[in-house]
Amino acid sequence: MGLREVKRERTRRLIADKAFELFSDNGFGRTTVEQIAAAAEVGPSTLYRYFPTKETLVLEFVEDSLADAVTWFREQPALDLPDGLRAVIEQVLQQLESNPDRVRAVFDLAEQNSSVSAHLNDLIWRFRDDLADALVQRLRADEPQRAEFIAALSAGITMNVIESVVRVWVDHPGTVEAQTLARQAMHLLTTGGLPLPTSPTNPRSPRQGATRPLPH
Amino acid sequence: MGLREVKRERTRRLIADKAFELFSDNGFGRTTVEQIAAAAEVGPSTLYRYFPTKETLVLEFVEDSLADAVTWFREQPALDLPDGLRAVIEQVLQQLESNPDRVRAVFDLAEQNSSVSAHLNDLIWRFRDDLADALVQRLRADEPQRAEFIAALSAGITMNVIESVVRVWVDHPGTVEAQTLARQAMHLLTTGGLPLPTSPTNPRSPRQGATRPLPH
DNA sequence: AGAGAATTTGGTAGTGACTACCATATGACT
DNA sequence: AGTCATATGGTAGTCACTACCAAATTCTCT
Repeated sequence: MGLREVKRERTRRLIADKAFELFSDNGFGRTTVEQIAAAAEVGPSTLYRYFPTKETLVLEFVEDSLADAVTWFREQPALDLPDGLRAVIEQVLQQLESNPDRVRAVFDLAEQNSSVSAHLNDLIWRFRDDLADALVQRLRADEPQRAEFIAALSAGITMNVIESVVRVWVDHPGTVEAQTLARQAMHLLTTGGLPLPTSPTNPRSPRQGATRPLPH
Repeated sequence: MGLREVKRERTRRLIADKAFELFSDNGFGRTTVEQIAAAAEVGPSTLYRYFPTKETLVLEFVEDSLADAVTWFREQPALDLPDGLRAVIEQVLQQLESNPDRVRAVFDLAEQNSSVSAHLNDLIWRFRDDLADALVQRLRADEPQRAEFIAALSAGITMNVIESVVRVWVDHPGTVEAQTLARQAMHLLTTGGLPLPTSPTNPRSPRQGATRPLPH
């Protein structure tokens, strides 16, 4: 790796760090790109070359965590699907837990600014799309449309577990382990412990009513 | 309802319709707000009073469809949860099917423009949040954190069914019924027909491997 | 080491979304 | 008709982001 790439990585990180600093101090909306560029001692053009939008400054870390897990999943054709999906969840959570301050900062910013929130949610959906794509290639392809449908649902549920776990995890700092929550979620999923929409043509599937106690 | 409100509704609809026209003809990015305002024969200030951002011009219809369903759900405390969630899905799909052209246009625009896509996905998550909030009030509250978690997962799965169904439905126009797809999805969910992430502490739950055929 | 190629950088001049503000016009009510 | 509340249109400005160019920096090859 030449000096060129080293410097590139350095300035990229410098810009992102300064951006987080300013966002935390003054809020996302009250920080201009010029201020960030000035703080990082680069020109605005340079900043835009690294980060195409102001939001990517905030979200790159989360995006990478998600993308890495999908990439890893694609490289594990031997693993069966349920274990693979569990591993994806664990990997993403592990990545996020490795930098809890930044994750919390991201969610704070998303709560304050609707554009950040929008791009964060967009990014999570793209993760779902990527994971679904990886899943399709692992499903029997004799009914492609059905396979796509199943892949979308399975990937969506996986995404949901991650999102719900992370939400609780950032809302209750220190009191819960993300991995523990994830395991609880998977247990609920596989044991029918969740109230799910039921098809009327499927007369007697296990159902919970409003008056039933929460499953243990 | 006085003349004032009639006019308000009329201009609001006029602006949104002209916007869709221009977006379809020239694309989202190549249409300026001033052009839309001019086409609707109002000043830009007026347009911004009705639609705070350019994206809301596109997404209001979908947003309303989702919000209406949640509102309806809140008003049905007698219905048990699985039936209620199914009804929510059916209502949203029915709303969207009532205006297929617009739905398709929305998804086209979302595919072309990343900001539209971001706001669309954001809106879907807000639906999940609202539905989860409604669900929490229907779950036993002696363990609030657990109830919130379960509500988030259930609402998330409901959201997923809707999203996956709509995706297939817009991608294969005319060949599938949205309601049929939804029923298939619910059947898959309640019969364990989907590959789901499994918890390792839950040793023998039904699982599908990569080599297992797709469930029927 | 040094010349030349490739790439990175910073600056300039825009466009267009969006805000704050004010003066005018229009429907509502007595 | 007159007064009040609200809706409208216009002006001026901020800021994210783009296109483009000239200068600086790093890489490559001899």
